[in-house]
Amino acid sequence: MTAAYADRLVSEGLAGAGARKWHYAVLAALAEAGPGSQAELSRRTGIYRSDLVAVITELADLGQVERAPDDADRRRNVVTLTSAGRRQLHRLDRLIAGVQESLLAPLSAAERDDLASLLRRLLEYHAGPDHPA
Amino acid sequence: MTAAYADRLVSEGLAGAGARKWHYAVLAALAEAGPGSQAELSRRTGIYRSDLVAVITELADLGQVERAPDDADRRRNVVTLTSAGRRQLHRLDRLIAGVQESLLAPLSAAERDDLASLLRRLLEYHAGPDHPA
DNA sequence: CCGATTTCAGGATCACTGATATCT
DNA sequence: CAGATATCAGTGGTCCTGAAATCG
Repeated sequence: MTAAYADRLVSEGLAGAGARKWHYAVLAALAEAGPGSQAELSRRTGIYRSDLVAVITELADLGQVERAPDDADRRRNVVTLTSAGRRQLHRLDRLIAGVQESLLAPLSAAERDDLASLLRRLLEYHAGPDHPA
Repeated sequence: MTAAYADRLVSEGLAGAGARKWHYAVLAALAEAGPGSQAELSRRTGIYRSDLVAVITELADLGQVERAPDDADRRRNVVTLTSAGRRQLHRLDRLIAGVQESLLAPLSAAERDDLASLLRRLLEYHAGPDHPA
């Protein structure tokens, strides 16, 4: 229930900036790990390849990313962050930080660290190679 | 991301028992707080009144709840848990407990308590009367 | 031939809006 | 009349499957 509430807060915030969760995820993944193919972005972000197509198309229409064929492997498209995409990402980063602050308001700094640490451990445990399901 | 993973585990588990999240939520709410109108169930579970109609219809078709008009307030339907519903709830409870165990596997008992406590505090803070949004 | 990539066409669940008819 | 309730219709985002076409 807490997660659902957090998700709603984030979605509302992003909607105010004309974006959605996946838009933010893609922009952030590109900024963190550099340009990549769509299959790679799918793995980084958890977005299904099927849905990623539409997301990239939307971001490209907004001028926030560029999609170009990869000369080295002609099956691939290389998706690159544009300067407009970088600006949008900075906007969304500030926005998300505000949402996070209001979500975590009742917790102290130490408690926030504890929470993040616990959640991170769960994620790493289940993302590990020994845990297919 | 942790929440999304947990959600998927739960959904897969419930699907194996022929149920969905909302089915479980409604059965659990009825068991905890007794029979109620659909509007009341909507408030308890967070399900939209619109969607609740279909969920109740499905549970009624499965014989797990009964929907009867309320004589005291003829706008309302009173939804009641049947014995079949109670049995199904017990099945799902055990199933969810198993899922929870595998999700929280890397955490000690004390850490699980910490996590639950932190999440509960966030929820209570935001569910409070001073927090409309 | 096998495997990876992109794309499209869909299904199922979920989140939410709006309208309507009924009743208090 | 205002307000609550149950219902229906419909939109859109998310999660996921399957299949086609292209390329390594």
